[in-house]
Amino acid sequence: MPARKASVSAKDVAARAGVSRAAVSRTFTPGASVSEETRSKVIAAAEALGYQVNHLARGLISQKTGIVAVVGADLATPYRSELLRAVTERLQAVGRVAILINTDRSDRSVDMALQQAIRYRAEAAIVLSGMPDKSISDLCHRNGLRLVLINRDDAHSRSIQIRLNDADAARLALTSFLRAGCRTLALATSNAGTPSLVAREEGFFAEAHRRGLSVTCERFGPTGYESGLALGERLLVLPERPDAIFCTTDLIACGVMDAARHRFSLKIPDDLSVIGFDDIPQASWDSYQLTTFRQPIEEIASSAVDWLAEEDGDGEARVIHLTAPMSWRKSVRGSNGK
Amino acid sequence: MPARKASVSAKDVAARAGVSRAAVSRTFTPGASVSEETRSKVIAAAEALGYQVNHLARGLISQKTGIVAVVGADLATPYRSELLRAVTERLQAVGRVAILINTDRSDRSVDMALQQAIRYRAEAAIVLSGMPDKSISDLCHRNGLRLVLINRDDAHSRSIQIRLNDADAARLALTSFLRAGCRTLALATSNAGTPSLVAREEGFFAEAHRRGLSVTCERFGPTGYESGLALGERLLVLPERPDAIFCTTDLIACGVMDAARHRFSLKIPDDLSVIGFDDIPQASWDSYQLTTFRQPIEEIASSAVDWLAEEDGDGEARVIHLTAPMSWRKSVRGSNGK
DNA sequence: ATTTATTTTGCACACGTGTGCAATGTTCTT
DNA sequence: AAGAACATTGCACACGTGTGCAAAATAAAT
Repeated sequence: MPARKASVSAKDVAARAGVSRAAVSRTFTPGASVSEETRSKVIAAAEALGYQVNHLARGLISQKTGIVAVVGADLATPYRSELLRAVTERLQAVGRVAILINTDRSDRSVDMALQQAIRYRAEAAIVLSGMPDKSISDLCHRNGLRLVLINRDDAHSRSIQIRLNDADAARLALTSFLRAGCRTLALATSNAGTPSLVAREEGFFAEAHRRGLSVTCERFGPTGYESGLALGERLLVLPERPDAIFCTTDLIACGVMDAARHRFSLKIPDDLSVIGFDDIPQASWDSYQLTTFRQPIEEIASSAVDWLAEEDGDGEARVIHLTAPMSWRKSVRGSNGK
Repeated sequence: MPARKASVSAKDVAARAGVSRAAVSRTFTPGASVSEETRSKVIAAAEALGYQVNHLARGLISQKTGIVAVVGADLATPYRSELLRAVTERLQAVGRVAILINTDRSDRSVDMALQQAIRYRAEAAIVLSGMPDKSISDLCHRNGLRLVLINRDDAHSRSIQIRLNDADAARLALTSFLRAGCRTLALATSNAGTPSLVAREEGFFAEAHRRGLSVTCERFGPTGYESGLALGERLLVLPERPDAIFCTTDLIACGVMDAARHRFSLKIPDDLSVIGFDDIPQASWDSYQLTTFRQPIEEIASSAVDWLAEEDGDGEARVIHLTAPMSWRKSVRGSNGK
């Protein structure tokens, strides 16, 4: 028994169709020269045999693998999973395929992920979280792997970054609180130290400082609902109980709201105003109706994918700025859905 | 200028280390015979050049690509995204890499996804939703692509399926309602017609029929929170208002609960008991405290990945049954967290 | 009916890797 | 010290594909 072949190749199709293997290759290569007759013979044979072009071999020879790596942590989180969906959908739309690499929060694991991307000769890597080390960034450059950094600090060569106006949004959050008549401001965030979280935090503080206001700030745990609960319990027990809390993330905001309602019997927005960030699906649920800033998910995805689809090589470092518009709901006093 | 090479190859490393290319290959192939001396020379050269083994070429020659395709729709949904995370994490742990293929709900798009998986010579495809056509299933078989079907109807050759005891769980939901003293039972589901949803529905009806009880059933829209809202509004307006609603999904349950509370001013569980399915993160949030059935996500993932990692070829059709244990919280009358 | 222009086709090479085979170098046994 | 057992190394082939090049076939022009 002649060692069952794993899959059917162009040679098999060529043999069955009675043509050369090159003819098969040309049939499946857009823009190649094949007569209508042989093409149909080839297609018939391919159909009968169940032939599918081997993209690995194709990528090997043409240097275009069609593979794009998507790298990130906490991919099961509402915002992240939406972003992941948007990115992969768009990648598929331009004929690419996404390989998904989970990381934990450490930068080291991002480095490992990028090395994996290089091994599969990905054309680009879209980094959703974590910051690759400079040496790894160079490694990517040397191996022709282009980088798309979303909400990261600073970029290196042959990569773009996509940034949000986090600080501006935070400023707007503060002024919205003031306009609603809030007096005792607080800020709740995780201690993940992500660039976007830090930017929001700093923006809020900067605006407060500019107006000579003080803000009590509480930091706790990872970025998630449970941390929000804990943050709420810490903030709402203070002698000067805040009447406005800016949460750097919607998940945290949901936790804070639940703590306020179910553990302090406070009414939102009457007793407490809350503003979040991301506009995750839960923010619009009846139980929350959270005023927040909408992540421009589709714009982020299309910016990333368009760049790596069009720019065919000599793309120099670039920064794309996007804005997160405010989404008014009912968690801020006075403004009933604006 | 000599057409800048895209990436560094084993030949480059060999030249720099002063050894043959085969030595380089052996250095990076576990279990191959290389002297400690040449190994260190090779590693040094590889380090200096930033060499990474080309897994595409390796896969081409060894027929082991290390690629596994994950195929599914609604991947941004809480349950699905958790499952996706668990699966990809485990795949990485056994040295595989996941390519992610988004589909819409149509079976046709699943077929397209599987063809894509074949083109990249994936070793296996894990199908989270949708049912591949028989002809495509054969195509996969012929091309050596093994199939893992999660919560699907029936399997073909060289594939396993992973199933849940959906019907049993639904039965248990009904008896739990009765034990809590509920009298007017209802069922809320989407009209997606997914096998798991149908199984839960049928299980609930079967048990009701066995006991001579009647159940009012409402079906609406896609599987999601908004549908839950609509379903709640339809059910709670009935002359014989239900005092117990089994929702085939937690997202639907959240919608139903919000409709009950905010649009009918009902108290849960005093006026209405609710049971869901999936145990998504939101189910344990303070605002919901939803009694539900926990998807054995880690078990599903490990079953799938272990199978395709160990079984090295002649795996015959197999079915794995897993159970979704009940997770008692506070959305059912009487049983305060059990 | 030639000549010329154009399209189609097959051959052969290249991509980057793993590995059998034979040759060479090294260690062990008696 | 000599032979045997063994580890190491390089050569060369294979994997499945795209494509330049020249030959062949076809169409167009005169």
